[in-house]
Amino acid sequence: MTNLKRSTCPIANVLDLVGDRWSLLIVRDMLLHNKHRYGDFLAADEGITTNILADRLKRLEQYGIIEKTPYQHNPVRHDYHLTEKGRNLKPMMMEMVDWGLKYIPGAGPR
Amino acid sequence: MTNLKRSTCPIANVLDLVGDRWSLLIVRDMLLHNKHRYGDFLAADEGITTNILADRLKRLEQYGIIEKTPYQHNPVRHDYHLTEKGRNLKPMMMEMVDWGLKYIPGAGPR
DNA sequence: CGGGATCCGTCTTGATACTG
DNA sequence: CAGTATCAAGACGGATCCCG
Repeated sequence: MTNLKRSTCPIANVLDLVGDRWSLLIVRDMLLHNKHRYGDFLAADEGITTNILADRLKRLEQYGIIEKTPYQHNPVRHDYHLTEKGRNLKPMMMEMVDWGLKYIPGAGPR
Repeated sequence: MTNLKRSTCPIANVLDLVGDRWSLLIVRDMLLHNKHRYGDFLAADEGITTNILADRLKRLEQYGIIEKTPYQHNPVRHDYHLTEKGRNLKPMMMEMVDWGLKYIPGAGPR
């Protein structure tokens, strides 16, 4: 995954930020499943591994899609929350849900 | 990119099909730019390479998102078109455009 | 000549072990 | 339990080759 802008096309730009197999699943967990902690994301059905999760959280934060706030010190622990930018991914994700439910056999709630 | 279903979550399922940096750009070219031939896709701004393009066309066809029809024989040449399944990705892609235009500086038409 | 396959170096992914 | 280090396996990207 690159950080460079490939073009000025907004679709390409969006794919540069979240066009991988994991980022939007983390957003989904925060947006639809009220999950906000590292262990919550690790426990999702898809089984993301720790190195990928840590990397994606870092990237999403850099992109301004999520932000972290400490809820405990020594050792420090964070809650991860969507920013407004992140929350506004919801319409796009709901269209993904609609399309998936309609066209992918076996896709379904929970 | 894997072919396996990671879960029954429709968002994860969609990402399994088109959650990479190139597939949706090919769909975009067909859907919004009236491009239907191999060379058209190669000429897009983002500069996809031939091996990736050939692979993605194959996958999108397997997934029933596009289909190819010959427009010439000896040597055989194809037009690539979206199926109904592929065309119905439009609402999702329009949401991507809206979000990209709103939140990614420098994103813009053409 | 244009579609697309192949080869190869590099970067990314994903599993697992490890650290605080 | 959150996050890092390590390393093998695979995907990517570039160049070139092949075939009609």
